[in-house]
Amino acid sequence: MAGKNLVGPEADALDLGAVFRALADEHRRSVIARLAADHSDSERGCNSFDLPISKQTQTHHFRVLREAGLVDEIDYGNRKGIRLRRADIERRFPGLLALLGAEPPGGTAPR
Amino acid sequence: MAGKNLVGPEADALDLGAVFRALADEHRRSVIARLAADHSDSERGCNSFDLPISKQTQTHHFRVLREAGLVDEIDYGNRKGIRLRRADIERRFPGLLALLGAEPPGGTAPR
DNA sequence: TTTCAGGTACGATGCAAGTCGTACCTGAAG
DNA sequence: CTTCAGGTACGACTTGCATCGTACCTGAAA
Repeated sequence: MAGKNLVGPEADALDLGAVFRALADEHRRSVIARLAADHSDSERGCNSFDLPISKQTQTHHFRVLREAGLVDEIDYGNRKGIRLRRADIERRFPGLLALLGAEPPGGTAPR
Repeated sequence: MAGKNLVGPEADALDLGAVFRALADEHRRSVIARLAADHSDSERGCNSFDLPISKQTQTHHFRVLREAGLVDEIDYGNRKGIRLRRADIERRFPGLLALLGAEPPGGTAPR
């Protein structure tokens, strides 16, 4: 019931390469951009992003985001929530999240 | 003798996805980090970075950096120079270059 | 002109990554 | 218990990408 918090890297261990690799994908970047735009930093359901990809692929992307240290994932068994690790990101890479707002809302048109 | 300036995207056309993809690679990130650390922004020889990779691969990486809009490449025929597009980058993605300094000098150990 | 070092072009290779199909698990609601 | 939707595990496929080998180009210097 409580939900298990899946493990990610410590705040000090955030790797810029992994972060850039995670944010290089349009889908993952749009997720982080939307989380960053909501300053309440509340937990959010994993299927509330309307990503135009299959469930399995979404699982993959959320895992990459967690392993890069950008989000916490909370596992409730039959559903899952994620929360932006804003404080950790801002401490280690100040200004990074603000950059995501420099993109048009819909993101760059896919090739 | 003058050197031809190879083409890259306009300042307004810088794409965050392409930039993140370019900076996801350790070698390219180390090049940009070193350029960003030198505030004189002078032109620099392409083989002054001591990258532990072949000539052909270096050609590839510098092309990626240019196509992402991060550097200008000046072709002199039998040698080449690059220059950081600091103003364009700062205008479009303020604070991005500062993030590269948040990494230890040697960068993360290569896999 | 010949030599030479820096750079490019093209192709091949190996590996990482995005995507999905099938099967299965999990907890909540009937 | 049964049903059902959200999520995962595993595997396959495809694409992208970092890397290098071979061959060639370019300009400077001997």
